Amino acid sequence: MNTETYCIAGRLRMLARVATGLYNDAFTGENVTFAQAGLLMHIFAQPGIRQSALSKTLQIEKSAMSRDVQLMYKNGWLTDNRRGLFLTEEGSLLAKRCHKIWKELNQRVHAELGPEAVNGLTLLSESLLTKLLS
Amino acid sequence: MNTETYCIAGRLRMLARVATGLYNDAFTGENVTFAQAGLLMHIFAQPGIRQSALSKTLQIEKSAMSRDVQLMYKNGWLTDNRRGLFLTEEGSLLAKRCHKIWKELNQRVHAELGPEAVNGLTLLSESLLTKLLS
DNA sequence: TTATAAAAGTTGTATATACAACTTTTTGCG
DNA sequence: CGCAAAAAGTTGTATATACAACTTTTATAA
Repeated sequence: MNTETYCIAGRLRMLARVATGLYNDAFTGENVTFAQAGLLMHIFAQPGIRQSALSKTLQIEKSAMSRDVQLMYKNGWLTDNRRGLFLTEEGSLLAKRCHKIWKELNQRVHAELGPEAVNGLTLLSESLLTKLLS
Repeated sequence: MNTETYCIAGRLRMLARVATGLYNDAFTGENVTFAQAGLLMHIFAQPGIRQSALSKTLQIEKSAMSRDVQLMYKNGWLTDNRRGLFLTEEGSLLAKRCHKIWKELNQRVHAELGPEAVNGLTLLSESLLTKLLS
């Protein structure tokens, strides 16, 4: 691969599509997408976290986050009328089940990719986030 | 980062969002998204390519590709009534301008990330595509 | 304490994406 | 050739995402 043909953004987008498909498959039994499962797990780990904080951490635009959260609320996973995000009992139980699924899958993926590839992602990640993040 | 907190798919999705934003910015002057610019450049490089081929190469689902192509057609960038995808004159000129923008940006990004990070992406990419692509 | 600036969140609009189900086109074979 | 199977492409429906403009909430300074 040379500079001419190797597009950083294009490659990252493709890998994200592939990984998303793989992780989505793991959650079909729970009827959640990986994106939703991820948010559930974040809120489970940090109850009361604000949309703005998740937005910054995950680099998701605030309006996109707003809609993700609205959907989770509609699904009965979030409580109402509170400053910050809190899971309902149902949301909490689902988050725990998702975490179990995620942990097993993610460990398997780490193992299959191998330490070099995983380390490659770490290197890229650090470089990209420190140097290119406005 | 340890296995517990380091989600491969989550990280890839975040990096893809960041990179997409960066590349999108470069194309606002041409009023195209990076995704559209990428397709334009692929079709410019391979006139007559089929949706199915792009779909496989880029790992984009065929229905998503169908809609991307419809949009490009509506924008006047694709000819009609032909087997395979062909750019109109307008599409072709736009593709050339996009390629110039892309080349400069992508070189700058390669330089800013540094060879280690770029190589990290290559390693990850090869591992992920060979081992996890169904 | 209150006016206002800043931050957070929402809504309108549009693209990007996927899955399932369906239609159309292509291809192989008898 | 002409049919049947496979491949390609489309459409319905839903989520994920972004930008711009707007509203609401929060924080700060006089």
